[in-house]
Amino acid sequence: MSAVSDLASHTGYLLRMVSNAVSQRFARKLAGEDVTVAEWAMLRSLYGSGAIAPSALAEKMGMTKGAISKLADRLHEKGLISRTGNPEDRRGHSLSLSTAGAMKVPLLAGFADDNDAAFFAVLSAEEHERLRDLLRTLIVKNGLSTVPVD
Amino acid sequence: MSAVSDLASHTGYLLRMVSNAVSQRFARKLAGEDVTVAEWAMLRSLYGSGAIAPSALAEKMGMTKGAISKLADRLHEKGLISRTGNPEDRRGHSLSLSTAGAMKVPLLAGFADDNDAAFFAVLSAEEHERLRDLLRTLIVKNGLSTVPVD
DNA sequence: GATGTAAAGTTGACAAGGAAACTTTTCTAT
DNA sequence: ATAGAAAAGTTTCCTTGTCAACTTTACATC
Repeated sequence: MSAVSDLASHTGYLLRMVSNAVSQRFARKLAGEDVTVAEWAMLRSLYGSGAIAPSALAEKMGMTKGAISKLADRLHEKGLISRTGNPEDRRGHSLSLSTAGAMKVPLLAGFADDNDAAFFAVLSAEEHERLRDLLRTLIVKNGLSTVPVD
Repeated sequence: MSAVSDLASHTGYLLRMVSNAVSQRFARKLAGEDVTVAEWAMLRSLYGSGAIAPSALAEKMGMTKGAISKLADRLHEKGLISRTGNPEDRRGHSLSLSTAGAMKVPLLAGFADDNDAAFFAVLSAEEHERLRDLLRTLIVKNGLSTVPVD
């Protein structure tokens, strides 16, 4: 066998392809709600964490501070999150869901459930859970997120 | 249990997080070669397919025609692929690796191997293969690529 | 053979995220 | 006290990719 045939099995390549497809389909489902996939991810994280500093959120979500900053801007603009100054350290502040944001999460979570169900329906329940487990393992053991898994 | 606790297990969310991390690390490894992750993916696809029309490549790679068009521009600019006109149908043309491009693939494949090995080292060989299988299944059964799996 | 439709590519506008430079505020040593 | 280092966020620049509009060429049907 040639060195080339091994090209076929790069996991990163497969991962990128599947992830893109899932996000893309989800984006279409979210379009009517005026929320993007990235925005949903942040709302979702905030729902689980309560008030949190942008830097901590970046750690948790596996993104850079810069990306979080811009994302928070957009969500603040849309009135879905609020920013609260910290009197003890004026460098920072904290982010949390606004009332409107909190009300919207369950609806969006429903869309996410639907999307997951549709895309992963081709796997058995066991396979689906196995996939989640493997992904969680990769996240934890590669230090992609500070929180256990979320 | 609340409806909220289920937020924790959206597979699309985990997938996005892992995929971003893998691509990002790979991008850093490729930086010195003046090739991006997307460019590598295209070179890799061309290596396996021989001359192919942009639209067919889009199907195969799970990307839009527009993305392929721009990607091909960049790779052509870098001299890694060549464009060949089709006399029978002047709307289209075909893409293939240039000599320089073909020579570069094995080197890049080595980087990809290294990257895979480093990132997925936290899984056992069985787990890693299982993950690949699950991803291939998702690709095939969701019609993400025209080719069997590649 | 003219007209309408489909197909192949390209392009422009926009969203997304990383990297690095920069500002402001806080902490640490001396 | 004060200089220097570190930390928190923001902003700029750059790359990538989608979507939709558009151009060109081919095909079909009448």
